Amino acid sequence: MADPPPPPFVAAALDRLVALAPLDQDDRRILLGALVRGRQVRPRRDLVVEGRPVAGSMVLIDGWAARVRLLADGRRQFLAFLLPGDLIGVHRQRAPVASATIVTLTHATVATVPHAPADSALGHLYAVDGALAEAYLLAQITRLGRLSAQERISDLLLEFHERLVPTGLVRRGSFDVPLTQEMIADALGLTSVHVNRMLQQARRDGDVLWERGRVTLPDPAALATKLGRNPPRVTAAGC
Amino acid sequence: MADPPPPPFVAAALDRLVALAPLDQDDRRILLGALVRGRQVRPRRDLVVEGRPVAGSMVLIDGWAARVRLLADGRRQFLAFLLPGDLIGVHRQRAPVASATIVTLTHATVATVPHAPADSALGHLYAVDGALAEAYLLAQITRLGRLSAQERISDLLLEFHERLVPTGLVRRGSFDVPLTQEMIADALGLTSVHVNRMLQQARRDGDVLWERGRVTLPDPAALATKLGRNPPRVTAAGC
DNA sequence: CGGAAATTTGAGACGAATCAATAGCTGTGG
DNA sequence: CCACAGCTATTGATTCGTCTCAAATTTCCG
Repeated sequence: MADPPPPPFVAAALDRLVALAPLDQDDRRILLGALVRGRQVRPRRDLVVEGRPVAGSMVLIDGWAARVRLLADGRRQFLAFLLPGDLIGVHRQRAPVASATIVTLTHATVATVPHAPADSALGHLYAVDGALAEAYLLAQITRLGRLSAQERISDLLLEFHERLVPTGLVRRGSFDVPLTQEMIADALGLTSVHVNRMLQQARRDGDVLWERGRVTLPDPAALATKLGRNPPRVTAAGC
Repeated sequence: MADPPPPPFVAAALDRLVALAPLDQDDRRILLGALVRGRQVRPRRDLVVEGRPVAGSMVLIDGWAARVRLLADGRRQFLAFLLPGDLIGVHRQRAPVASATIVTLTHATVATVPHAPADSALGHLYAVDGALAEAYLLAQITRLGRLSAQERISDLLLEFHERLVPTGLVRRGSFDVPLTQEMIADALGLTSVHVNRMLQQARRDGDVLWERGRVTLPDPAALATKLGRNPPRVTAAGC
């Protein structure tokens, strides 16, 4: 009667996706069929290159990636981080050209996802993912424009927490963050030296623990209140 | 044979829109029919409110608006500026909720635009507008994260120039910018005092002239080269 | 013309960058 | 299993860019 349980390595991505929009059995089967055909990608590989035509849509199943922009003089800006279950290269316009490079930050698994008409359930899921991704871009702008270094770091970690919860990768406020302090710096418009100092202060304040790639937020809700942060909502229904 | 020329006050918006994607006579007529039904809006009026359901899609025909986010303690961040011909409130997901407030900065004219299927020419135009808007969000992130105050200002003015050219509102490097220095500051993560000082320096450097609401870039191409700036492209075809 | 808003100027304080050096960690090959 | 190379994290001293506060001036608008 019921479908067999999905292989464990796709669970995080699948859980995140189905939380975005309701899917019937057929759609879930289509999605799962795509997910189990993932391919491995090494760290630091470009999944999409700025200025080049976008081949098709993908989903990040495992590992982290980032949208990044490089300036002529070597400065680097991470525009957004991609976590398991995030979609890559979904576009509506014809002959789409990538507006930013997407690079894997860790060993990653990605799979191609099928094109879906806008009025289908899967199409709606893509739309919600796109709207959420945009909402996080807006959050990133606010972080960079109007938050202090201290606030930027806490806010970003809260975002990771918030986005990882639907994947099931958070255990009592703890989750893996496979980023160096330099990557955090390049996302937050800071230097790695300053990120290091601010992280130490956050630890002293009891807001954040970060040991060997694993972050713990002892009280995410309290931290969110302290920052005045509230999660983005993009539809009147769930999510 | 040919259609009558559009009323002059819609020309800027119409020109910008038709430059985004090819439209046949019927589509142009539909678009024009929407544009001539514009309504006037006073400055500082909310067109869309963050967290509230989005009614329908609109186009900004005349005047400027901005996507803005307000922090609990009064800090303000402009996320993006909306110029004549820019679309407002186009969403793909069902029951969309606004991810940011949109407020008029000047006296403005807006019109409702019809919903269009994703595979229609008008739908493609909406898609290209959406992709371009996202590309400008990415540009904003890079500005805030990795450019100096000086560079941010020049880069933003270059963006205005670039976006206004298709509207025909630029005459020999000159165009109206109905923004106060404080608004520029709230967009660029600076204070109005510092914006003032940096603008004076840009004037001394001969890069920018700004008098009584009108900006002149004596040599936009040279300034773009100096900053290493290149305009976003979102489709393999035009634009 | 008058009042409010916007711009301009100055002095000083503060946050974050820079430069530089050390220590820790990770993986690799001998 | 150890030694080494190359990142990554940490610390300190100093500089620089931008903010803050405050006041004067100019511009805009009714």
